[in-house]
Amino acid sequence: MSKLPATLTVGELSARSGVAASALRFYEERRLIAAERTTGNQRRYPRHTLRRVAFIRAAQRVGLSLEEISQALANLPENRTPTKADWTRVSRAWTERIDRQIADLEQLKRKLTGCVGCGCLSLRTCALSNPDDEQGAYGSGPAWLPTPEGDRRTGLVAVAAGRAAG
Amino acid sequence: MSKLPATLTVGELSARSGVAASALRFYEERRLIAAERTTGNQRRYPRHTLRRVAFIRAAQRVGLSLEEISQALANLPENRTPTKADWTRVSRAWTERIDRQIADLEQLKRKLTGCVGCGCLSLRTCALSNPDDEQGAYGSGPAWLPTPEGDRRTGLVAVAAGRAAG
DNA sequence: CCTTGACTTCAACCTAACTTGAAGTTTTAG
DNA sequence: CTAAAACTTCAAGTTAGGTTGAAGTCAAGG
Repeated sequence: MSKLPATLTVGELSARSGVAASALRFYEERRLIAAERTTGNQRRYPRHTLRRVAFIRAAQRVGLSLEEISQALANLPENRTPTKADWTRVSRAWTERIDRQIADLEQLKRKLTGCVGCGCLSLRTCALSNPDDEQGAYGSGPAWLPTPEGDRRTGLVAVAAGRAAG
Repeated sequence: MSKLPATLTVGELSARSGVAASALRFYEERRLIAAERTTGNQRRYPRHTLRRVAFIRAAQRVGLSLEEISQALANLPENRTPTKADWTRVSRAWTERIDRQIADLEQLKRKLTGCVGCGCLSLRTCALSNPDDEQGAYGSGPAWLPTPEGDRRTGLVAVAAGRAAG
């Protein structure tokens, strides 16, 4: 007589994870999670999906895209619960990533202080207004973030604060 | 006999600032910069626009949205070159902002370490997968960044790394 | 004067990560 | 059995910060 149902409906998973049902469907579409179906075609999530969703949200907070999270999940064991070793490995990578972000911000701060000293803010000369020291010609594409972290060449990270004014 | 032309064409401004002409037009549309027009309707930017563009790019690196930059620019003197005092004031605000971002990242890191210790990653219980400790019900809207900085209530910042794979 | 390169506007597209809504189906409580 | 709540799919919209392209106009050199 298990009190825990073997599977969860979207609504239940949503309620327990704090993630909107629409987002869960979106994750499924992107193959980050999967569900069985009832005869009536409704989703039933195995319970370990809860942990998987937690992983996704945590990874997002560290700054990973869903694409990257997808790959990270692929590196974790498919069906068994991740061991402490698995988790340690992942967390080391995440910590490094966070450290890189912090380092970048601190560099930016130093530049900012420097620019106050020199009172500059002149283009090309000023370190602050120049992403890396090379200007222009990012290549094409949307370039929708001001500073490309791009490939992990230099590792300057762009920080975007969302939801301007409610 | 001034060697410096009084105004710049878009092409010139683009070349000297490293910002694409299309972006400059976009900034103009958003009223971050302005241009006079020739009789033939072509843009001619006053030279101080160079500095203004530098300011915009620098502010973006600090993580301000164009909306916020617009307000910051409104706080700066309209037509005179900003004094060192102006610049110091701005830079202090920016530094604080960067510091907040760093603090947030460090908190995230601590949580990450903590989660390794406890091996958890359980929803709601795990600090890492929960943005602030309150879950769900962000309100409506696109919510396209996982963690809302929202109004400056708590100040948790979402870091987004762009341009997944070139 | 004429060609070429630089410029103009405007609309449509791009990314990421979702949300919203319409129209219809399933489950479940009573 | 029925009504309501919960679910289904699918298309279209949202945000920010631009880019791309078409179709046409301006400016400068020869």
